[in-house]
Amino acid sequence: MLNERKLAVLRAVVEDFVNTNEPVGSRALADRHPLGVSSATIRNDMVALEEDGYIAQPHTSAGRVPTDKGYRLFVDRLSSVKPLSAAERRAIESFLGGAVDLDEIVARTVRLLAQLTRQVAIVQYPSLTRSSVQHVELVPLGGQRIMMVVITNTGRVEQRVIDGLGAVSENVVDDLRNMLNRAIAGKHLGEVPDAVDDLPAQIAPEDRPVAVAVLTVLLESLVERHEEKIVLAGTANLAAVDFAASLREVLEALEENMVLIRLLGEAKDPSMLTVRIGAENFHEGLRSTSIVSADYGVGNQSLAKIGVVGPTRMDYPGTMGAVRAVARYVGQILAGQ
Amino acid sequence: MLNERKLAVLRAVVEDFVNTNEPVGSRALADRHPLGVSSATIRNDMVALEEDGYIAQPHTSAGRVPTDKGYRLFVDRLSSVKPLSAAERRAIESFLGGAVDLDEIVARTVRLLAQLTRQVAIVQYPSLTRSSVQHVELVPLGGQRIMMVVITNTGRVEQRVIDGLGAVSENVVDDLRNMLNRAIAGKHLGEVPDAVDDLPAQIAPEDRPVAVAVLTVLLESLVERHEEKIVLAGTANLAAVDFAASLREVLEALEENMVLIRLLGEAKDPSMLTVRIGAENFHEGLRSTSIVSADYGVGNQSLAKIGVVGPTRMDYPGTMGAVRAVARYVGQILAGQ
DNA sequence: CCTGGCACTCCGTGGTCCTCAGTGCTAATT
DNA sequence: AATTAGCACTGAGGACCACGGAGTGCCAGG
Repeated sequence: MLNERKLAVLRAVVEDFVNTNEPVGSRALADRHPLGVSSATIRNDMVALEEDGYIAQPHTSAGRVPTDKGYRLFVDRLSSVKPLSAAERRAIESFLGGAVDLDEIVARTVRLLAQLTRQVAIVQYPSLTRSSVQHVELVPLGGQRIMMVVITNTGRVEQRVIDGLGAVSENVVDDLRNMLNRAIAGKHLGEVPDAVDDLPAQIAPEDRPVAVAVLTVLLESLVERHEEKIVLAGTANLAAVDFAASLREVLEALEENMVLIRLLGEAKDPSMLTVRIGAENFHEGLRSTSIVSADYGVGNQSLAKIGVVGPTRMDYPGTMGAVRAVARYVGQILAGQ
Repeated sequence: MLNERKLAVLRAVVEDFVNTNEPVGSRALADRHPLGVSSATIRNDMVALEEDGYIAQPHTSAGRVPTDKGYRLFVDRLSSVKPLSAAERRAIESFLGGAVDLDEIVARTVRLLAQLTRQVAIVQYPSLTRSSVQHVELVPLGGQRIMMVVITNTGRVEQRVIDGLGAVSENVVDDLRNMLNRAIAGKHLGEVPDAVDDLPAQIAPEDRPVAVAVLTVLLESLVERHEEKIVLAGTANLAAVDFAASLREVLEALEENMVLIRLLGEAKDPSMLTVRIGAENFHEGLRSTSIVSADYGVGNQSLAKIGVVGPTRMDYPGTMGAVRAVARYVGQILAGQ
């Protein structure tokens, strides 16, 4: 059905349309691509491509535009990820290298990705669930309050204030701290609930309420919200594009963190690039956008996702190259931290 | 020069233009406002207002539009801050109340403010410089690295990894931790450099390199970057507005954190509402926006700023009311934390 | 199976006309 | 002196129309 030449025509249509943002006609195609056939032949091929749903006409006497299905085929079979230039690689390295803590790594990553792709970049904070406890710190504050700080091996810090305990002595806090660290330091977060299960029993009855309060907050802080923190950059790049859906809808969708997290999370094949095109995104406001995402992590352990949101009419090879490269570099930086 | 009635006309022009987004004519004004004079009289007043630069005509046969100078007069003399409704106050309280840590307080505040004003909200993290050290924690990581966590009384946590020390024994870390906390706990951050000045002298010579490395990182983490963290929300609200400058320029300006921080910082009168209108903002891309900002803090100690960015054509009384109210509530929440 | 040729379609552009909101000015009124 | 009614004038924007051009579908011939 789709012979080589028809595929070449589709590829040419996608590439030209991405460049010019105007429906591309058979004549222009014959001129600008070495297809070796006349415009009439291309027209015939286009009819076939249109019947199969890969391209469409905005109106009768206009050129053709790729459909979501057309982009899908292009991404799957007609293009390859475009590696970054040496200059770009150097830029990444020097830009990410200067970061001093996790917040800054994430902030720099997201800006970098937005600049490289000239689109909207999304970076999710490293997941808590797959990291392990490095250290738990309990700090008696003035009054009857305790501050708890949990430090994970991915550099992430969770903090909580525990209140309404009645008076708490320093000694009790010290004991509790030591006991906690013995019990859970080095453990995966998933193992923490089991690991602390029998701790209250080991504590003098009069101090048990405090211990229980601390443990409750500890478990809460680990279970809740683990992956809901993400950062955006490059929204200004959206203004240059004209969307089928209104710009407002797109911006609104981007502000709903839960939506983005779900979208990033739905990678088919972890540790690979994922591309979701147009209507493949379940969210209304993102019907006319595509999302390119990838996992990043340390070693072969995936910690979270990064991604790029742009118009379906985007430079897929280039965007995919940038996302993949940045994902790798972030992993390296995190490993070195 | 400007009698009562002319001021009333100016107020009416501003209010109508904010509502309708269309140049307002003398006829419409006479109909919809009880000014008690005919449209011809209003026309005469408008000529005077235009000569003085408070209003302008987009083109000859159109109605009038307020200029920046007109809005300025409106804000300074013709309007008063509009308090929030009881329902809105309740909404604020319940919405901010549920936050568990500083990150979440800030995140919720900024979303709240964006929703209340239907514009872009900005919240700056509480400044480090004016807070004091609650506790310093040193955690030996595997290998030769130490993690340092500084907790301030405003709930902010700074963390750094210190590397390349050679082997470090647990004991040394313990001693260092105790010494540090004795020296600086409770001190204002500004006092920290002095307070740690003579610490290395008190340490056994063989451990001195480690101590110096830790102190260096500590001072760095407090001095650098103190106030550069801010959060945005509500950019989707910009899509509804049509700016003189392109939307893209505005979005770009909003992504430059340093610009925003400078703008927020330029309040004339701390602990008061500040309004900067149109060209009063030095930044190119924000020429057609206004910024309403306020300080927030605990007690009468200002910690940072919040603000709202919208078109010059904004509802100043309402926006000012929302900003003021939210600033107060955040202060309360922080105090209670 | 490809190609040149041709009739057809429809978008976008630019010109003209017309309406209408709003103005500035003048003369009359209070 | 201030206000008002009346009126001629202005310019933006919408409706209408004509037309050029890019692009198509189709057919007949190579």
